[in-house]
Amino acid sequence: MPELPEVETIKRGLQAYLVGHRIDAIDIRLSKMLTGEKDRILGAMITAVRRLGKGLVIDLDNAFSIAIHIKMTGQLIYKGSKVPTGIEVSKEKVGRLPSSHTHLVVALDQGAKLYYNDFRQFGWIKILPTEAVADVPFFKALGPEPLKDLDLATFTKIVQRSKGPIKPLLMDQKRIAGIGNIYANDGLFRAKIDPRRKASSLTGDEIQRLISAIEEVLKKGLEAGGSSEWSYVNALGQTGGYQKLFLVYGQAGKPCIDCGTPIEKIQFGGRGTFFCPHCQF
DNA sequence: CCACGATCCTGCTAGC
DNA sequence: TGCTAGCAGGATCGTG
Repeated sequence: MPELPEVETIKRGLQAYLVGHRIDAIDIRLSKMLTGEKDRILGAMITAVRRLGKGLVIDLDNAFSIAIHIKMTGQLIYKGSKVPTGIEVSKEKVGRLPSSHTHLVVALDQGAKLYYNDFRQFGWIKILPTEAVADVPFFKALGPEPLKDLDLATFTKIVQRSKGPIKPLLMDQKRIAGIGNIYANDGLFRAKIDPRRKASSLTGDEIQRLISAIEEVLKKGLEAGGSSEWSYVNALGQTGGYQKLFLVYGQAGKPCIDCGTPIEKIQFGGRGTFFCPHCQF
């Protein structure tokens, strides 16, 4: 499930390869994925790629933008002459392009293409004026960005104001942007906090540990180029490596890396929740 | 207003 | 072996 590190990795790739390209044509293969008029962006040049939480925005030179949320299984893959030689898309995660899961193909100049794949079809793509991007409900409601504008004072306020448990709070995009199930689980483990703890019961020391732990796991995820446990690949179709570094996510029954106690998996807040029953309390 | 469940979707897997 | 039920889950919508 793409979260901040995965989407940021995609963003950096798209920024490097898409900027300067002109949009020549758009092939919509599954119409429900896209809203807005595709004609508005034909002939426009890509000027920037931004990430807002787990969302992406491709800005154009005609005051229009393409806003994208890849949700669980979306992939954005660039193919073109800018790709360094020897780099190939993952056969396992992507395969031949376009595939039966390719819902949008953007034809760029110089024969380059941008493919949108999404086998679960949960994602969305919106064509809209750049100035309207901030009013998209998902973007408008986003909380502060970790690694950017989430300082200890802000985080403390968010945690202490909350009535519910800490893990769903971390995953609530309205309160903190970009964190999903993987990095919430691993961050809570790193901070040695039980995911079921009432957020407002955390001590100042625990809040401090938690923000540091979240920053640490997000940075580790970024360094590893994201986690490809599921269908995530970067903008060139390559897998990431953080799935090899999971602390507790997906590790049910395996020994805790700190104490050896088997990692437990429970359903909590409607999500698979992994923790060490000995280290986290 | 908040908490919680259902919903969207399909590939994989556990279990009979 | 072959089928199916269940699971994975981000964000949104509806219900209590």
